[in-house]
Amino acid sequence: MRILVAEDDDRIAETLTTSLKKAGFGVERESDGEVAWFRGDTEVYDAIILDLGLPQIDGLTILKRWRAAGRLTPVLILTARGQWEERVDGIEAGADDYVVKPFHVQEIVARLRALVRRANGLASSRIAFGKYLLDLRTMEVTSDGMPMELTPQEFKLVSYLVHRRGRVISQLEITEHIYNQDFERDSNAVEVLVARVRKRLGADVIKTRRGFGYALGDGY
Amino acid sequence: MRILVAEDDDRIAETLTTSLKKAGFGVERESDGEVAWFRGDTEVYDAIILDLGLPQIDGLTILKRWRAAGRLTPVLILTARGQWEERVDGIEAGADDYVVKPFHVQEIVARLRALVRRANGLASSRIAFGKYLLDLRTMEVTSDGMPMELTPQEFKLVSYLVHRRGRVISQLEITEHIYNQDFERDSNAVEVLVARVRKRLGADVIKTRRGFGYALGDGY
DNA sequence: CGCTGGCTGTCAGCGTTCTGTAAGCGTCCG
DNA sequence: CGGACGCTTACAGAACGCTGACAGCCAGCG
Repeated sequence: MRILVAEDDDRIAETLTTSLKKAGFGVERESDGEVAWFRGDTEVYDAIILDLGLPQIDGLTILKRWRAAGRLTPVLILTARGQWEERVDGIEAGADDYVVKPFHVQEIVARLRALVRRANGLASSRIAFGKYLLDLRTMEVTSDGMPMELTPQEFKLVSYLVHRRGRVISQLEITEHIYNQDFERDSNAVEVLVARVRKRLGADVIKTRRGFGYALGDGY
Repeated sequence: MRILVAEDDDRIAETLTTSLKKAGFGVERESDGEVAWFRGDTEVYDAIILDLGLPQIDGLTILKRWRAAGRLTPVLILTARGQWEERVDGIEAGADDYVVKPFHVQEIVARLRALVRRANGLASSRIAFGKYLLDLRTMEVTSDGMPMELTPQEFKLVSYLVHRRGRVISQLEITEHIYNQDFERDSNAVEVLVARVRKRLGADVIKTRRGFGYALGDGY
C-alpha cells in the first residue's frame, strides 16, 4: 500500500510517517503544495493524506484539480479543530474522509484502511485466469489489456466456468445456467458455443472431459 | 438520477418534489411507510429522502430493514428540530445524512448531490471526461468553455455514464435511472437518446457493447 | 388564444451481428 | 465394427441497434 502524506508541519508529518510505516504502509512525504499536486497527479497511490494548509497551493485547490482531472484516489484531509466550513468544503471538493487535528494516529490508520478497502471493493469484480482477465464491470475478457470481444453468450459461458474453476461442468448444468429454462434438450448449442470460445481464446482454454462435461484447461 | 421521497406531509412532499424535479432529479413520492419500505427494497434509487414519522412503519425501522437486507442506497433522513436523539439513532441505523425541518430546499438539493456523488465514488461537482467538462451545478457540458447545449434528457444520460465510467451500463439500467418507474419496456427511447448525444458530442463518446449495453468511449 | 419552436417518445425500415439448428465427419471405446 | 459422443461448418431466422420521419406535448410569446 502506497500512501502520499502531504503535510508541511514537520512534527506531524514525522509522526504520521513513522506510524504508517509501522502499520505496513509504504509512505512518501511531501511538504510543498505544488509538488504534492504534481505527484498526486502523475503517481499512483492507494490513498493520499492531505493537509489543507499547504504552501504554494492550498489543499482544497489541489484536491479540486485532481478530481477535475478524473483522479479518484481516496483522499483523507486533515483540518484544524473548529474549522467546520473547511470540512464541508473539503467534502464538496471531493474528499473521502477527514480527520481533525490534533488526532490519534491510530484513528488515521483505521480510516485509511477503510478507505483503501472501499476503493478496492469497487474494483474487485475482476478475476484472472491464466493470461486472461475477466472483468464483470466492463463485460470484457482481456489479454494483456487487449479486449477479446466475446459475445454475450460466450461471455456467460466463460464467466460460469471461471467462477466454478477446478470442477467439471456437465452440458446439462451449463444449459441450465446460461439458457432459459425451457430449451431443446437434444441441441448441440453448448458444443457450438464451446467451439466459438475456443476459437477466440485458444483451444486449450476449455478442456473436454468426454462423457462428463467441460472444465477450464490446465493453467487457467 | 432517481430519487424516492418518503414523506407523508403533503405540503413538504410537494415542495420537495417540485424543487428536486427542477434540479434535474427524477422524483417518486410515497407517503405510506409499508409501501415506502417495499419500494426501497425492490426498486433501484440513486438516493432516498426519508421522513422518520411515517404511518404504518416508522422511518427508523424501515431504514434498519433496508440496511439489514444489504441495501446501500444513500439515505437522507428528515427530522424535526430539537429531536437530537432521532438524528443519532438515524445515523446509527445507517443514514448517510440528515436535515432538520424546517429546511431550505436548496440545502436538500446540495446534500443529495453530495450523497449521490459520494456513493458513486466520485466527489466533485465538476467532472472531466475527455475534452469535455461536465458540471452538475449548472447542468452543462462544455468543451474548452464552449457550452454543448444538451437537452435535459441528454444531460442525464451523459451524467449517468460519466458517473459510472469504466463500466458497461445496460439499457435496462439506463431506463431505470433516467426515466420514471413505469416505462414502456420495449421502447427504443434509449437508443434514440444515445444517437442524439452522439450527434452532439461525437460518435465515439458513447461506445456500444452489443448485447451488453453502453459505456463511455475509450479516452472518455 | 393561437402560433411557434424545442424536446421527446414512437414507429417502421434497414443493416449487422448473434446464435441455434442441422448435417456430416472425426474420434474414442467397447 | 458400431454406436455414442463431440467437433466443425454453413445457414437462416431472430435479436439487436441505428436512423429518419413524425406527432404529442409544453413553454414562450405575440
